[in-house]
Amino acid sequence: MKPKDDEKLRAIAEATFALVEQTGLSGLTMAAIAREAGVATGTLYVYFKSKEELMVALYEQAKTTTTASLMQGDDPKAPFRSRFQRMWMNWLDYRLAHYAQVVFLEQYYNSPWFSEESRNLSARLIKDWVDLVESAKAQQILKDVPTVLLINSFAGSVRETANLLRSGALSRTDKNLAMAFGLCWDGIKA
Amino acid sequence: MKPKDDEKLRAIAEATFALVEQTGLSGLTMAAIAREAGVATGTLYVYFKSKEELMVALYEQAKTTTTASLMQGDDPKAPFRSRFQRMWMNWLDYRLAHYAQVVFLEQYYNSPWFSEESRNLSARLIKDWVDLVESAKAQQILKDVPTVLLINSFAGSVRETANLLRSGALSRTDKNLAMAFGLCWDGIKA
Amino acid sequence: MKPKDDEKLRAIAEATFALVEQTGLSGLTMAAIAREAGVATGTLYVYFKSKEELMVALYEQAKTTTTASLMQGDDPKAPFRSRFQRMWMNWLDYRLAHYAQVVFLEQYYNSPWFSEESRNLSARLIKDWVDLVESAKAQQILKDVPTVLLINSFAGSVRETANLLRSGALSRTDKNLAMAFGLCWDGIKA
Amino acid sequence: MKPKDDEKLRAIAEATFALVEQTGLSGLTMAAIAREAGVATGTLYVYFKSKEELMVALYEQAKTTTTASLMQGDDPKAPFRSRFQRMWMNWLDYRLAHYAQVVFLEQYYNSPWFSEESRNLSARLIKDWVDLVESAKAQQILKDVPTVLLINSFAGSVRETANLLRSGALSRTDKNLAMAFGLCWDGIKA
DNA sequence: GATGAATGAGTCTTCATTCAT
DNA sequence: GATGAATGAAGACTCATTCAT
Repeated sequence: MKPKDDEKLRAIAEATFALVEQTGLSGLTMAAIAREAGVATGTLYVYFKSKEELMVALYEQAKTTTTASLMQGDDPKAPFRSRFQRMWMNWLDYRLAHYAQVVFLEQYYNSPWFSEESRNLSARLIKDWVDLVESAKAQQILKDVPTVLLINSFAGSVRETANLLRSGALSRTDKNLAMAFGLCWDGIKA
Repeated sequence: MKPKDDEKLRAIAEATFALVEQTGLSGLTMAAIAREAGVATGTLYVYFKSKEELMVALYEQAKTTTTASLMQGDDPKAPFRSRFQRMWMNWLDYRLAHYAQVVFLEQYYNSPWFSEESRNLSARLIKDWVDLVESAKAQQILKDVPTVLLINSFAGSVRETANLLRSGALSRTDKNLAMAFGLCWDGIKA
Repeated sequence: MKPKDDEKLRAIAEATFALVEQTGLSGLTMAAIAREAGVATGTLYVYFKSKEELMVALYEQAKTTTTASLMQGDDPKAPFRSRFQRMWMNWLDYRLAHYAQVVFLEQYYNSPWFSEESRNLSARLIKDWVDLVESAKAQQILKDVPTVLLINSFAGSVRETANLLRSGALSRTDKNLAMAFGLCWDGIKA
Repeated sequence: MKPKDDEKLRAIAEATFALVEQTGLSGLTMAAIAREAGVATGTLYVYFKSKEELMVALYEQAKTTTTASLMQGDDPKAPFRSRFQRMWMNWLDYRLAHYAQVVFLEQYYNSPWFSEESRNLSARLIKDWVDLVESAKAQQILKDVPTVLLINSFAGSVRETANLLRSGALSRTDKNLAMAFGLCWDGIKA
């Protein structure tokens, strides 16, 4: 008996992300995914019951790993500014290294596959992050404004910076990164 | 494009934006656009040679009007902070009032239709805005960092705030809006 | 504007019946129907929303015309035996002339498409026929046994005779037909 | 066919008959047969080289046992009417007890798998039965009409009666059965 | 110009069959 | 022999586009 092949699963995921990066969800076909992953179309259906299930599963995977990257290596004893900068960098790096996943996620939000369930997952995943921001707010490190404002400001900053670096409009130098984080931090710090 | 009937043209554009808001570019079909616009499929081809041409035309329209909204009512003699706040509000309001167009634009960036040409249009349209930001920078009103950083920070702030208001995570009060702009301004001001 | 084409509808129906006669419902594909009918596959979906709807519509058509043939030309004033023989002949002729429809119907009864609704149609259509049989029974022309028994005996006789004629096991002579009807009539007459 | 495991072979046959009873040959898939039989798809190919071979083998099995049931317990010394009634009952009981096989057979006749070979088998199997009918005819017990007419009349009667009992349109009482056979016998007896 | 039926290439999905384990 | 993952051709259905009216 031949067991399901983890390697194949990874190939399918990677193929999908790569294709979405190239032309978005619009043109994404099962045939193209299979070709890119080096398997037969039928094989996709061994691993996923339908295109929808494939999309949802990849969303969950991408969302989970992306979010997980955020707090990686966080040192609770370090000063807040350093911690936030570290996370800002974490996220930036992850976005750049896994740009395909990022594009996938952003396209997914306005797609026929996005559902309430998808929204819930998102909320669950950033729980720790929210707690941290609120604790910083309580200690008057961050401005006393609604938490969502702080979080989205932070996320937006990473997003925009990543886009600039990717498009080449901004070169990746320590100075530029520091500046970019500075804009963010000066905005949210108390 | 033969502007035989302006009303029909508008109906087509509106129908397309509305549909994209609902389920993204993925499921968008000419048949659905025609139905939503109240015309026959064949009629679409009277106004646009192909789906691609329709998409590109709508992109240009949405991009142009969206950008135009930014500097509306700008008073060159007012203090910079007020001017920027005014523009920030302009843009926010436009995003909320024409959310469908916004979704269309964001989906368009990673679609099979996005091209170099599209990118150029974008650059051309924000020329005035870039000039204004650079002039503010020269007068040491804004930080001395690459212009793109300032612009994207500003744009990102509007974007994230609009999303929060739309999702209901943040209620639209003067105070909240002031706070949101505050995060942005504190980040970019010198 | 091009209106839906009745001729095309007929071609689709005929093509379907012809194919089912050849190889049964098993191998029946939309592509084959389209090819046989001389239209594009897509055209089938202009006339029928799905394969299921096509099947159901053809069932209703075949069932209706088949049943209608039974009492055609019936003369209520003629003696019962003549009337029944006439109908027996009617039905036999119809079965032979429209054999493809007959095969379709018989296959349809044990297919994924047969439903309660289908069963109801059947009952509705033979109402007059049931009445006639019961009236003959009341006048002691036919045996005093459950009506369904008389009806099925009659139907079975037509069915089996038609099969014999078609297969060539029995040649179509007046004498043979008279004999065949005789077996039926001797069985059901009082 | 390698009769490695008789139990498995029976499970496959039974599974197939059961599935065909439910939705006919149309939806019948090897995967479904395997699932219903409790084996892996690959296993089916250990016992049958292809789907076609499976179908043909099951046809032969069903046809053989069905026909065999007819003359079971026939007493050549009993009066003809009793003998025929006994066989009529035999067949009726078999049809009801093995309805799935009956459906299979009837669907098979108009399927892509029915062949000349299949037809020959049929003829060979009912040889004895034909002889009996002809001997009865010679002794002027049955009408002097073509044998096929007598045989089909008999078979049709069983068929129709079984359908009525199965559908519940006729309840299974001794009286009803006697009536049903009566219709048949009165038709064919000399 | 406006319509919507017609087209057939292309989409998702299934399925008989094979093959590595 | 038994398994079920893997295959890719084929099936139902869709859709951008054309064309007769």
